Amino acid sequence: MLDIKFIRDNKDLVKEGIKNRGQKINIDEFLDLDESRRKLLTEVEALKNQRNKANDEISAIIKEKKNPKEFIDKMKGVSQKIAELDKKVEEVQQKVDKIIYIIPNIPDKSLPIGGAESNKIVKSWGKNPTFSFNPKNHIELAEKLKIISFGIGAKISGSNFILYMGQGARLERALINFMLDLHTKKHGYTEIFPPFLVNRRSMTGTGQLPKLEEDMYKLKDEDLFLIPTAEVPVTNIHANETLEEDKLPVCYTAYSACFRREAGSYGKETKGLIRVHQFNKVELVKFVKPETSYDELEKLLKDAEEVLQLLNLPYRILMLATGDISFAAAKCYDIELYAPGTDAYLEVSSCSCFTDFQARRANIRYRPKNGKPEYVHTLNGSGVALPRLVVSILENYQNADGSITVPKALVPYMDGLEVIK
RNA sequence: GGAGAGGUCGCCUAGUGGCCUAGGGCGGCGGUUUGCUAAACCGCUAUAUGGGUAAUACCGUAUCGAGAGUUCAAAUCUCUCCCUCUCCGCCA
Repeated sequence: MLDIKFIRDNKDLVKEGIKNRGQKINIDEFLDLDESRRKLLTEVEALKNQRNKANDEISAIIKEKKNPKEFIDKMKGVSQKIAELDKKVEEVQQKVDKIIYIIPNIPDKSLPIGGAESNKIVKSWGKNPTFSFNPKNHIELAEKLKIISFGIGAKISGSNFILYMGQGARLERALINFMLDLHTKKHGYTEIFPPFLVNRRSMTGTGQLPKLEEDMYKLKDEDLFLIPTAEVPVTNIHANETLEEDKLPVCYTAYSACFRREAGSYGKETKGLIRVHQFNKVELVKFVKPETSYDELEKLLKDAEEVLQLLNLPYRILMLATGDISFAAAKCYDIELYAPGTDAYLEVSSCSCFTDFQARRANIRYRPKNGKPEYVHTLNGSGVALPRLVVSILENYQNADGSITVPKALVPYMDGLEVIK
């Protein structure tokens, strides 16, 4: 969330940010609420001061073994008034909170203004493959090779659940290990294996709640949610902590399964591996000093890109426009892999800088040398998401006979297997 | 799941209704002393928030795991919840 004082002092900037996102939130009304909150606070705090002083006097009277009845009777009324005002403050505070938790982050100045159509392609890498035959899509390829079953997934769980088997399951495991090794050994991230169920507080800390509750799987008997991304547990590792300055940046990479209800998104895009309820992902998360956050975003993007470069898959990078970035992000790059069988670019990674937006919610700070604690900046990005990566591998590395050449970098992770057939 | 013990300032700990404005120790920071180090001594030591200021200063308020209650007054009493530890049960 944004700092309420910042909103007060930068009203126009906040309004502009919301407008550029194509959203509508009445900031003036919000600030009026805030003003009445502060007025009430001043009032009730003056009364509390009076009460505290009276307490000292009552203590003194008791010590002198006199009867403080007169004072006590007087304070009864004051305490009652305090209780009433406290209640009012609480009510206003709740209204303020309700709004401040849904005010989005302010998009960085570098972003193109507009909706998804304004996203800017900032880089293309690799060459789209050419085939001497008609390339098949991943569904056809996977079913024929019996490495992924869409039908069995649907039978045991429901539509848009998938099951990997044989070399498909092996490929999935190989990719996870390959990516984790790259990020830990070469890029210096610390590996995390987080819980896949988290509490409401954690979901709120990273910004999924309260806005997106209907997109989450939620347990019926306990206030726990299945994580939609490892970002949630991993970012919350340091919730309510003050980190030492010389420990920054803190960089974590985590494998997790991710669970998304994807309510309301049906149709063409949901076929096959493109949009599923449960998928695997290797995530990158950073906690950094504020002045370094945009440089760190570029580095994080490079770390994710290297996965695709080592696998030799063609991709492009989009800088998302103000209307297309997520609620908590100030800046975001999407990496899209080309899939020749589907003939589409598929998003496999979103690398975002959240500035202090998540840190303020989750209360993650650091102590600058000789200074007061400040909020860190948080970043994260997929490094990368598996299903669409698999789509791209199958479709880019397919042969005329329907077999799949294993990308060189993966061969050691596949026990030396060079072709899936 | 059951029984017990706990959760107080960065860490350890004192505190069973008003002398708590949370005391002491450790650590940390600054100073005195000193050829240098150490020791000793002195001082400081959190966070949030409201007011105030050019900015400091300053003045309030809140915070003893979280929330609710009792009371003029709660770290302290009552209730609910969370977490940690020990033991028992169950179990991959």
